[in-house]
Amino acid sequence: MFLEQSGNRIGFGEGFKSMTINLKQLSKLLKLSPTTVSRALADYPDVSAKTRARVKQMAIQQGYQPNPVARRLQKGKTETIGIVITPEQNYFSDTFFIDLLSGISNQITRAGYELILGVASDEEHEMQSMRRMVEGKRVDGMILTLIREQDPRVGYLLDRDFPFVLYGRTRETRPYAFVDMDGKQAFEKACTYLAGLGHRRIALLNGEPGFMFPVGCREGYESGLFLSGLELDPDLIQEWKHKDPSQSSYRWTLELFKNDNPPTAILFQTEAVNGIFKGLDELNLQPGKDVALIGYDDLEIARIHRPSLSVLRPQAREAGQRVVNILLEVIKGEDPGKFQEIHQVEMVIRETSLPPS
Amino acid sequence: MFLEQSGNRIGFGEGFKSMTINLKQLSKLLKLSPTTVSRALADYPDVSAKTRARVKQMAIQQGYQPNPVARRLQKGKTETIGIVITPEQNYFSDTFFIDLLSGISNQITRAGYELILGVASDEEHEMQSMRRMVEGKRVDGMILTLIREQDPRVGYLLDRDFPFVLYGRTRETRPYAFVDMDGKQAFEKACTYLAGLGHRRIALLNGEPGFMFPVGCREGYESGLFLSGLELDPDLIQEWKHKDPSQSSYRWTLELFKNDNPPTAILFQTEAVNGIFKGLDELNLQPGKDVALIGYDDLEIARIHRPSLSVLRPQAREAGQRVVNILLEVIKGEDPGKFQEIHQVEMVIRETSLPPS
DNA sequence: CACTTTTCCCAAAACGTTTTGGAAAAAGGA
DNA sequence: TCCTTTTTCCAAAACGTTTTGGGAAAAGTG
Repeated sequence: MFLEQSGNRIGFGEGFKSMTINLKQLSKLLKLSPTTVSRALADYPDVSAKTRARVKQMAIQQGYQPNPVARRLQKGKTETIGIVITPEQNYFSDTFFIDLLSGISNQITRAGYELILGVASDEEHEMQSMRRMVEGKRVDGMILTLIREQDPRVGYLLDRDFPFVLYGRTRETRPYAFVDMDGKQAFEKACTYLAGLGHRRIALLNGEPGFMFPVGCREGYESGLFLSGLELDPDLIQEWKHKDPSQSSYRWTLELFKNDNPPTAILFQTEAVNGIFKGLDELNLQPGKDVALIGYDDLEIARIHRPSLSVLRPQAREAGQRVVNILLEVIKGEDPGKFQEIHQVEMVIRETSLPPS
Repeated sequence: MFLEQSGNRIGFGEGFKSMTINLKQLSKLLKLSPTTVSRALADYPDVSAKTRARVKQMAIQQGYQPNPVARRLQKGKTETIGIVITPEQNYFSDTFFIDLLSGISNQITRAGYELILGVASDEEHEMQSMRRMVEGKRVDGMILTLIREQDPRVGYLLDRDFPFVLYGRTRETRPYAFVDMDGKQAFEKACTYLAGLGHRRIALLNGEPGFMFPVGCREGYESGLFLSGLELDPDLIQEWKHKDPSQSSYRWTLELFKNDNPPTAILFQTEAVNGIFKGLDELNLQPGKDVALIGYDDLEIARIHRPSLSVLRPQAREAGQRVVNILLEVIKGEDPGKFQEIHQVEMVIRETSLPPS
């Protein structure tokens, strides 16, 4: 019995295919035309309730599912949206990004769409991967993340009126759709909070220049200082590199406390926290006690560290869902300029945000 | 001028589509039949060198790219392969997984295929996402990662003869294709290395039970002890949880050194290193100096920590590429049983693997 | 009953490729 | 020159849907 089966093995790619049922076969079973069956399943009003029920039941019983490829061809849509990630930039290892991706993926599935993923090693391959998707007619729309101040991808997509949504913002005068976190408001809030506790020397370790997000963070930081009547000291501001956040933050932390008037608090992206912890440890400074810390992003390390890290927590999952919903609207033909959302960021106070000692 | 453009905006989804050229249009331009153009581009021998050249030139000039959806329908293939990830299990934040994904993605692109991604929150949704891909005829093959000892996904796919490749292994008697890292050999190597340095008490912090990978690690550990003439002490072995590797490893580390005869070395998965560092720090033990450490996976933390962490380094990128190449063969109809690869794991000696003090 | 409207269904076309099965033209062989 | 072979091309079918444009039967309407 099993021996006979093994004869099939050779061409089992075809073997599997035969397990599946067709619209034509299903309509034959029902003694109806393919048209009617298709329309019944799509809940068209011009098929009687009785046959509709009969069709649906048979479809379930036979496990019929319309072939998505055929549907896509007929509909002229790929029912697919694309995203390209760049692991080199270390962005990807953030749990926040996984949350974003999770929200994106679930919402896409709910819409019956597919998410195709490109992995690019650098800016050039990132563009290349996107062009393959767009010009190769492989997607109906693109999701962009990790946006730069001058981002060639945005111009490229705008030039050819191709649907897309940014997670983030860029410097571009033409209208486009985006969902962004309010980094400015977040850092302003953190800064005024610390100032309210009595901190007078607050340092900022910002993200890599060239990207858009750190711009808002800095604005919020400066605005927070101003609102609290504190002066800006350039010595207290530094940027780290995507490639190696911990290393650069470590060195900067050591540098920072050579200052005659060292800070009593640091704002930063949680991604860079390991370097800061290491630096403080080497200086015999206790996080939270000797130096207050607030990070942006609620990574695992923030929760498990003792003392646990106060953070600014963006709702990445929700943002991912919004990005998809907006993109689907834009694909439908809605004006992208209508969709520009800036989401509030919550502040979670834990153990590293005490008053100065 | 811009106002006029805004009139187009409404239906710009269609607007984009018209920018692209068709096989029929291209053949009209060339005064040839679609058949000939198609065959010329596919390098069939029954079209003259001259017209082939002419066709190809025109195709490039006009930026013609065959519509993948139409091709897929005709060919009866989706030219797509699927993967489902489960961020909850924390697996995803490993840079090693990004490397794997990077190798997978690049090789898939090279083959002209697409990678579609599902994100599932738990085991149930993982299965659901896979079934959607398989039964919905959305993919030609599946890639499975994070394999459990008893893995329902494998049985499911085997039952319906659907092409798939595992990154990892499972307990299953029927033949199937996989690429796995030789965790046994790796841990054996690390263990004998430490024993060779003079360590007599070597602890193992293993991955979560239920998954397949820790099984090999433990085998290698035991084998390494045996080869070095050391005895197995159950008190020196523990497992951590995927959900919270750092927390569980932290507690275990504290526990470990309450032992009358505490270990002088620890083997573990690098993912869990933060907890170990924290535990050792609390016990005033210096990593590398008081306790030798070797982790599995070369994460960023391993390189930047001072002292830097000795690790076992799997070549995830290469493995990803192999997984794809094998899957493509299996999709073609090759016998999956032919493709069972176990890759060697390299040991990188850094600063945390000194002789006992 | 005759006419109009509504309900319910379907044949054919279309989406953009690739493959099948020739057929015409050119080249080769006697 | 006539027949055979090779070269070069193409019309039509096929992939599995959805949409278009009716058409027949049933139900209202007077």
